Amino acid sequence: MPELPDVECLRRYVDATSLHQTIDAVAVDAPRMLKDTSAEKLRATLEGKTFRGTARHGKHLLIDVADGPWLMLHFGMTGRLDYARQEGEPPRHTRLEIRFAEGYRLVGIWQRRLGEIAIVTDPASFIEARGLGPDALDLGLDAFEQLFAGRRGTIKSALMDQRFIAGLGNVYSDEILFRARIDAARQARDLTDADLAELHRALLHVLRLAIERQADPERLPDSWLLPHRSTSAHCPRCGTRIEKVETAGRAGYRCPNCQA
DNA sequence: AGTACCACCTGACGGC
DNA sequence: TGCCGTCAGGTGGTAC
Repeated sequence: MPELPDVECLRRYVDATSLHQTIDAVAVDAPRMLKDTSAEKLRATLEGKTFRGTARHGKHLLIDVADGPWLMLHFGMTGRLDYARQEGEPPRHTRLEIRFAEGYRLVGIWQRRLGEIAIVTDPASFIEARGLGPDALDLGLDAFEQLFAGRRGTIKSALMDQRFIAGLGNVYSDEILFRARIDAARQARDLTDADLAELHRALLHVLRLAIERQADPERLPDSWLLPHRSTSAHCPRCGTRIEKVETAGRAGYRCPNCQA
């Protein structure tokens, strides 16, 4: 699930639970998820240190190691975190376990091993090296419009391109387009200033509200597309049957009546 | 430059 | 019950 709102919630979770405790053990059970590092290097980097803060850019969570580099986590399609006392077995699919001296542990759980664990120097150099676009929540309307000048391809592929804007995936890009009443298949270059303004408003509204509701699908308004992502569902605005549209092998959903 | 497709992983679900 | 294809909210590489 992890798109920007989910990762922002995970960031706040780490802030609320895992700062300022001495790390006394680190275990990794997914060598392929380690990017440019090794389990050994990760242990050497973290053990004996503390986390002192967090940052997020798009779907990437960055954790500041006091007197050290940053730990970067990417959650792929199924990643999440869990903080609890060290007792019993960690949850199924735990791939990363960080034990704190005070008796608690923070674990990373990835059912599928699609995700990433890395050590990076700092957020700015990481963003630069990855070529990530600006974080979706950092874009003012002017910057948003600037970004679209000369952009080719469909609006949906632009929204989902992490080098263009960081943070949106399949579900939230559909949600934003639904709110703005814009068809995902439209060419980005054909959007008018009014379309872009509407899209920008929808983007901020959807992301902010999703974060406020802890990115929990159960708590999102029924007026959103998200609870109706199925071809047996109907548009919460006009009742038209929701349509499934394949784009680049991904299943998108839209209301064929509302979105033009 | 954009798009299509495959690969990377694992599990759930529906059809036969 | 069991096997099999399909699908799931991500990303990167490659081939047009």
